Amino acid sequence: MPLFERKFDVDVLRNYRDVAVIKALFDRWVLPGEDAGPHGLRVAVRNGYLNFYVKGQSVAKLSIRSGSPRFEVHDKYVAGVVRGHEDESKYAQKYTSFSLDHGTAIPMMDIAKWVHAAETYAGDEKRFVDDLVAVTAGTLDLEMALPARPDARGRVAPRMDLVVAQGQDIGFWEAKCAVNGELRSEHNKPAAPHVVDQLRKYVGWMDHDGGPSEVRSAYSEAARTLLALAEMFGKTGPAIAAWQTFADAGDAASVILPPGVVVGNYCSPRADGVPRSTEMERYLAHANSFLKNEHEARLKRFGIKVLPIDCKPAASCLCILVPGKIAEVEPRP
DNA sequence: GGAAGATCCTCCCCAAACGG
DNA sequence: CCGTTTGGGGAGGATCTTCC
Repeated sequence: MPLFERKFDVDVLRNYRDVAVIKALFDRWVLPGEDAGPHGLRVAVRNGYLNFYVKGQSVAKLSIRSGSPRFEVHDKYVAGVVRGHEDESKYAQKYTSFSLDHGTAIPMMDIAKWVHAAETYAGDEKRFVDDLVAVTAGTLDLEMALPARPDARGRVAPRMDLVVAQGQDIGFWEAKCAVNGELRSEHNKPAAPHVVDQLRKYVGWMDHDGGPSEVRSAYSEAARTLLALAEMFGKTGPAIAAWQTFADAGDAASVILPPGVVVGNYCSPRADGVPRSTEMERYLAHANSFLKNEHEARLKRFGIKVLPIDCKPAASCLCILVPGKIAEVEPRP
């Protein structure tokens, strides 16, 4: 059995496509390549379940258990507790399950309440990722987590923010906000910025026999699943062609490494509409010092593609990644 | 013994404190 | 002002427990 898989039982879900809560959830689904607005959802295929995100924040997981759909939702969202509410900590790390068993009453589920509550917990980086998805029709996955290899110590799940079909191939992007210190380290010291180590873990995981081919076939299956779901719920848009091109490529697809780093030099608005001018000034200052203090130059010297984004993109902005290597030792000018 | 549930652990993001 | 450190919580795979 492969370590890394992407799959979901679409055929069982088909029997429930007209159930109100299922419809309500998928009504909010907005395919990559289109703006999701304040409360539109993205769908990611995981290993046996789907995850729904609003602005990159997980709203609900949908799995098939004993032949029926089952939701798992954070208690905060079920209760409609928004960020900053005094009861917030009471709900930490707690989840509720809802089953749509045959013959039993459909439990009370207020999807709008879940989504509105979850939106308030989305951080700036997750919002930035959703802005990228809105202009990247080939998006295959968000928050991709790699399973531990059997020989690895500890329970590890390193993550990459975006998985993108670029034509026939798969590219990976790590998104970071300009204010994130992981993009930086003092340029006259040997220690590389943390993000370099993060990318190295990814490349290291892939650098095993079967790694890239497992990832390729997992995402072929994810693309087929997304296409089937899109058809089932009547979704159209540029993602369909992008997914189809990738799915049709099959074994011809390549896994492109290393991942690129996309830097958000702005902060995306929240649904509450509160202006974020003080944060924006902070972002601007960091964007400037990122260049002035050679942090960008350092990442490039390591062989990493760095793509700064200065404001919410209106059109496709992620470039085609090409194969490369991360330098073991930073080449100094 | 296998599947489902519950809990654990690590990675990652974020904000605030800290120190040069 | 700039970069590092620290601690909390979400996400999700890993692992242990329960149950049939």
